[in-house]
Amino acid sequence: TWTFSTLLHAYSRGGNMQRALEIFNDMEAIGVVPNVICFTTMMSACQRGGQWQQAVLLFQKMEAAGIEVDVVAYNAVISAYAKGKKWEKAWAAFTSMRQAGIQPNTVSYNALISACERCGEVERALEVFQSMRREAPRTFGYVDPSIVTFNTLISACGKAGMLDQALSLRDQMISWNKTPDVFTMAGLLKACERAGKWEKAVEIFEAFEKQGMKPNLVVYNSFINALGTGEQWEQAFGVYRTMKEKKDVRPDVITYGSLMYICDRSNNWQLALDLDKEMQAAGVKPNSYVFISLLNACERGQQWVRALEVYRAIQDQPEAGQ
RNA sequence: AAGCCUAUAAGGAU
Repeated sequence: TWTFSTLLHAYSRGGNMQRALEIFNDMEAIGVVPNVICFTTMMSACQRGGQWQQAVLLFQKMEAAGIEVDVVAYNAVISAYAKGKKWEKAWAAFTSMRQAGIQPNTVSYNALISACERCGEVERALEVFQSMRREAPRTFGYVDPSIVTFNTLISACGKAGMLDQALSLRDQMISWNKTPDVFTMAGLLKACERAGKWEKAVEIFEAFEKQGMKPNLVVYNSFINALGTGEQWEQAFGVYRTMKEKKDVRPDVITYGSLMYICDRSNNWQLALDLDKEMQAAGVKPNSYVFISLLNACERGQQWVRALEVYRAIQDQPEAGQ
């Protein structure tokens, strides 16, 4: 059983859900009975493969098989519902965990907060956080908010454009001795973007760097988006240039998608075509986000011939036609 | 600890 769960975990981490499923099925054929750990590992593999419903089915199968379901397994099913944006289901799973006499831990709360976050239910997420804080003193650290708790809440506020609330959570986080990280950064930048405060994004980004923290790819991309939404076209491209100079970050297809969208909105088809060349030179494969903004930029600039050329290039790039 | 939790882009449809 130990051998199988280790194998499953390896394939799960490698993103090979198919292979993990085969192994899981082989177990039963060989007569090895999967335990809770094998089941939760398999659930995790399904989630990585975007198959959250499969993960839920596995959980139900496990219960039906009379296997003792533990906290980690419950956490995995809450997380599966979070991935599927089913916060009510996640909530129900959290409740039934208690009814089964299992004490939720920090990860259980985080998974539930994440479900609310994905559904845009900020108030609900904050409510869950309140109960977490109420329960924390009685549980000897078992449900203490973690850095993930704060980051998830900040992200929820960010999506809703609740900048002040997001900043207040960052301060609370620091008072709990959690150091803001790149996830925190991305959430705060999103909050600035949604609140229409690009200046604040600049301020936060600079303060972050001044404290010796290294922005990663997602942080740079979020920063570009905050500037783009604020119509700070030049600055956004300035960030892109900075990225190219860094050794540890490389613009990706999301970076180019965001920048291409900026070209479109700023009515700059020439820049869009230049950017397209740069992207090719950088070896980044365009996707439909990039192509659509590029086509829109050509359309806006009434560059019909160029648009047709781009269109032909798409035909040669079949995997981008999602 | 063999398993669980967090962040980034466009148009269309819903």
